[in-house]
Amino acid sequence: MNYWLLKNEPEDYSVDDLARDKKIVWTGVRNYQARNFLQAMQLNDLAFYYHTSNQKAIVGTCKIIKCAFVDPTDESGKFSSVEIEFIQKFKNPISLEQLKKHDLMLESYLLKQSRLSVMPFTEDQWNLVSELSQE
DNA sequence: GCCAACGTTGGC
DNA sequence: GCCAACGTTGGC
Repeated sequence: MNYWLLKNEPEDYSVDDLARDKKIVWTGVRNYQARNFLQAMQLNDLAFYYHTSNQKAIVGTCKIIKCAFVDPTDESGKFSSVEIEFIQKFKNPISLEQLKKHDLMLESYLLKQSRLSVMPFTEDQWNLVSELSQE
């Protein structure tokens, strides 16, 4: 079991859109580091859903229901997609500001490499955020 | 709107 | 293969 975080702009496709659609093919990643992470995802891995832009918060969870395949929107065939399924939307999103208060998160890709749109989470980081979401 | 941090591209 | 110039992303 691996843990991940997927970023998107809520104006583009929000966690509410995912809750409505239930499933979506995650397309449009055009960064090799992010692609490599997509390719490392395994069936039933869990991922947080993060909103950039105005909100900047972890807003819910989803899971990987189809492993990496060629991104159907990529004509070059170099990049990958996975398919994800909605699990839950947090009642209380965990803001970036809130995450920064935790040393564990200061070491995360989310804070260290803010431009990355697909990134792994350690189990400790996953558990911390999960706990915060229940407060 | 600005800027830091990366990525990418193209000239050499 | 290096690096300058440019483009993109995301936080502030």
